[in-house]
Amino acid sequence: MGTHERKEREKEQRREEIVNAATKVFFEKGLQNATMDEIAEAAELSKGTIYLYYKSKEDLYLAVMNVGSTILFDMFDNAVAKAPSTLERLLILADSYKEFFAQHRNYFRMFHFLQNQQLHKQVSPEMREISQLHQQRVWDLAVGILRRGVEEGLLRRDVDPAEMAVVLWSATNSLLMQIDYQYEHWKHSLGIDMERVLRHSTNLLLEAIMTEAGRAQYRRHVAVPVA
Amino acid sequence: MGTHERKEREKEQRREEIVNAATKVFFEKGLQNATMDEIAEAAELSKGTIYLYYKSKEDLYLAVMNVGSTILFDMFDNAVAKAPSTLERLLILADSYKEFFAQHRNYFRMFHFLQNQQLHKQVSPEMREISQLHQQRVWDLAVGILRRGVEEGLLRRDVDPAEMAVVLWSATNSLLMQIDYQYEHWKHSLGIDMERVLRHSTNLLLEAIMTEAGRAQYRRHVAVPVA
Amino acid sequence: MGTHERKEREKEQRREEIVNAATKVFFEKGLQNATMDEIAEAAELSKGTIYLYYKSKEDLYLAVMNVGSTILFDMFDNAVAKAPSTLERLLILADSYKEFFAQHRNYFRMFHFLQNQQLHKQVSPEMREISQLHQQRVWDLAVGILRRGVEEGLLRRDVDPAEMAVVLWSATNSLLMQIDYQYEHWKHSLGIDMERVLRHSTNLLLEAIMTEAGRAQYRRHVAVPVA
Amino acid sequence: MGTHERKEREKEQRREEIVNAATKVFFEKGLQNATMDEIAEAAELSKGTIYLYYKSKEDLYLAVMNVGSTILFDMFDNAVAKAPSTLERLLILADSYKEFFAQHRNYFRMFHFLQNQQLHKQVSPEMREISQLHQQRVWDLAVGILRRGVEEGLLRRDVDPAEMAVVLWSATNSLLMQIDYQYEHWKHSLGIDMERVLRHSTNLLLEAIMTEAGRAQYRRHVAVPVA
DNA sequence: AATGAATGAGGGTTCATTCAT
DNA sequence: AATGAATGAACCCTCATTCAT
Repeated sequence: MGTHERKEREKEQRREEIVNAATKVFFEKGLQNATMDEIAEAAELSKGTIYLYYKSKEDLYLAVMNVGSTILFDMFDNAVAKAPSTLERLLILADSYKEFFAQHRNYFRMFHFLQNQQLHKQVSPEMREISQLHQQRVWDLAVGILRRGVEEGLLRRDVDPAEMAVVLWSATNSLLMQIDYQYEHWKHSLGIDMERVLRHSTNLLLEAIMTEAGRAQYRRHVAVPVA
Repeated sequence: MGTHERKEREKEQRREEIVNAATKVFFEKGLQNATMDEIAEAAELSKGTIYLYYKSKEDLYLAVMNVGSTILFDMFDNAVAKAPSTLERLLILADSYKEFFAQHRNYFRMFHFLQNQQLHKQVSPEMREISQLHQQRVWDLAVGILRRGVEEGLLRRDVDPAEMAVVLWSATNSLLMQIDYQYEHWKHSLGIDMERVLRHSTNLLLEAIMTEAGRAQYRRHVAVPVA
Repeated sequence: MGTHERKEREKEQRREEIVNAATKVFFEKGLQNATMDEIAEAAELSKGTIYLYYKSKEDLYLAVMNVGSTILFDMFDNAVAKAPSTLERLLILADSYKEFFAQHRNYFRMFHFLQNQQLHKQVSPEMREISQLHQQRVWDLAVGILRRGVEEGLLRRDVDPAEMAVVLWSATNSLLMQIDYQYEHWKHSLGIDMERVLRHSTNLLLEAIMTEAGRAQYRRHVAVPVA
Repeated sequence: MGTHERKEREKEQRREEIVNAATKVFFEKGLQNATMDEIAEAAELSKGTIYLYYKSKEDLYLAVMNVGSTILFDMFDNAVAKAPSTLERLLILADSYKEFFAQHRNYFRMFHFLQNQQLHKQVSPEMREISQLHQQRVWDLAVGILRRGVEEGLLRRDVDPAEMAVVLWSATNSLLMQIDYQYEHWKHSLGIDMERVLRHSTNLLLEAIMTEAGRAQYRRHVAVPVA
């Protein structure tokens, strides 16, 4: 019946409202300092109702993160769709990640906050599953492009596309994290401009995984030499 | 007289006992989940006594981290002392970090846990100072070697040694963190051996920052091709 | 519906139960020495529940005091209602305060304990407000009668009714406090019967603020000469 | 021997140093918030040593109060010595108390703080004794003057001098306490100038206990009419 | 006499989660 | 479905006092 469907729709909508409220609170306070009371109040629902839709605070946290993952995926997807060549797709992917960092800093932080926490005990298996699917999707997109780059002879045959993805993502991530919360430290204590470092790091790694042909095409795109 | 000295020694020893007890508890539970009660019990002292030696839980946490920093520095220092050439010193430094990761995983985790936390509010200024000195010492050692590498023509003149250090450390760190808490995930979901990725990443980056001369010398040392 | 009203009633009842439990504990131990554990136990509720109804220990303390204020107001109000003339209302007011002291010694103590404490830091603004209203109500009643006395020519035109109230209340209070906690001291060390002193003090002050007409009427009521 | 005497002197001096340090700390923090650690540090002695000279924190508090009592007595004594007549001695006594309030507010507060506390459990019997002697001395002085006033026909025969003292002291005290911590409240909420009230209260009571002869003499001294 | 290290009981407040309605 | 009252365990830090040296 339509009744059933309407119910389902309303239920889904309610889930979204809760996530939106939680997003606001988690962004402001962080996982530890946010309280279910605050979230319930922000959602204009009772605390009990929140638990009807999400099994725990940590589940809710992951739900918020999944929104972030979706945003990131969409940014990637849109960007890639626009780029005419594999090389450009590759480059625009890297840019998109920096863009995501710039535009959605709070989601970026959530991703990495969770990495260093051993608090995954309260997460329900279902939510963990969903969360991993979201991440997988992003991952597949990136690896796909790299694989294509190898096939087209832009990237080295002797390096596995997935490994390349890990290396690139990993280095970029790490530097973005530093930029996020210790930009001033690097700047003032050591005189290092981390944004410059990030550009260099990306260049170094890209060139390192490229073939001669790839590098040639690459340099036609970017006029910026390594230093 | 000796009386005073003995007292001092005993006091220092007591501080150590407390740090040891705290180390055990923090390793098991993490900063948040460790309680001062547990630490006091592990130290076989009253809770009040702990506060006689350390001003807060966070101070105590930093004290534990300083032990880790010292271990890392000593490993670096010993390693570097053994290496006959700048290139070897550079290589052995990277190896030492991996060794530190392998041997002292818990300290490694503490370092990165603290990065994503802005909970340093209860830290006493003295302890913060000491802690920074420990970190600085390690950093200076690494940058010193890179600088030497540039001077000797092994490393590119156009890249700042401190920046090189950031890039290398950052990429390595990021991968080690993945290895630490998601090794199995990469292995089984994606078939990626992260330790291999780490080796490749290191190689890629090292070669990327080297001069031709450096690379030549480097390849004589490592027989392992990039893939 | 009735459901909502019943809930409200139960909630109000619960608040009362808590105040009653708190009253018992605060009377026995005082603000400092009473613990929320004791209060919770006395109320047969969990500590968390107490905080659901009162925001802090100090709020709860004020809630108890407000009961005291209400009792005092009601005593005043009843007494005044019975008295046929302004003079009698004035006299019965003074008697009522002594009666309050005799019957509700513990509340009396609370009032004066709070005066010497500047510990109102944890008090919620709402509770502070309510508390002040309670006190104001009592005050207005007393000043109203004195004002009436002036208007009727019983009390001196040259003394402000509010000031009279302060003087009378202040002197009475001070002596009652002495009676409360040092009656025996005055009795045995100095042979002074403080209750007699209080009667004299009241007489002296009343006569001092009266007009001739007032004094004449007054003496017709009290047969007790000053000594 | 001189040795013994010197020791005694040193001991007494040490006691004084400790009281001075405690005075400073108690004035700043109050009884509850002052800690023995602070006092020991202020005295430049170890905490253990403090306990060698005073049995408890509360004993020390009383020791500080005794200094206050002595100051008050000396002020009274000096003032009385200067006054040529009994009436003037009586008036100057009242002024001296206000002066004490003005100059030594902290001691004044201590006196009244202790009244409302049931914390006398830790006070040693000896200290309690000493403390009472100090208060007694002040009291005897005041009552002596009043008695003299009765003998000289200034004050009413039908009122006991000790009772008069209680009434006067009690009323004054009570108003001073209000001035101390609620001056602004009376001023702004009710438009009452408590210092004016205090003057009036004193006048009213003095006149009330005087004979005709006394009042005549009194009015020659003060030109200030009751309102 | 003097020290100061050690104690250990305490205490107000928070909050994720549950469950009767 | 929705509520929101109730729970109760948890937790860091304090401090007067003692006592071995």
